[in-house]
Amino acid sequence: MSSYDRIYAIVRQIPYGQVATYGQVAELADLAGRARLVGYALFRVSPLQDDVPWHRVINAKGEISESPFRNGGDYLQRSLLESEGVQFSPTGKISLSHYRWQPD
DNA sequence: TGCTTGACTTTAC
DNA sequence: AGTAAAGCCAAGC
Repeated sequence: MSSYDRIYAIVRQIPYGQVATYGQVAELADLAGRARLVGYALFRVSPLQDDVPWHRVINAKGEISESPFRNGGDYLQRSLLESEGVQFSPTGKISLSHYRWQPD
């Protein structure tokens, strides 16, 4: 049981049509302050964990952080979110105050 | 074994 | 408002 497994568990709990920031996921996964690990963990393992909705995890700015080395799917993440009904601002930002996942 | 890099966050100017 | 620096942990070389 590594810390990463907790991250996947949290991400898997993000409901449809909602998003969460790296920092939030980190905190829920008992990894407060280690937001970087969340992003890194997803980058390393998400392709292997097809049951993890990694596209619902974004940065604190409400923007999508994509890596130039991602599988060519540059705007894939955005497309997936739009498919779930998430509205993007003209600048490509998401209204966190409205779509942010707020667990009880 | 040790340094560099990276899907980040927060505070400060 | 945009930019800068520090804190964090793991993987790659």
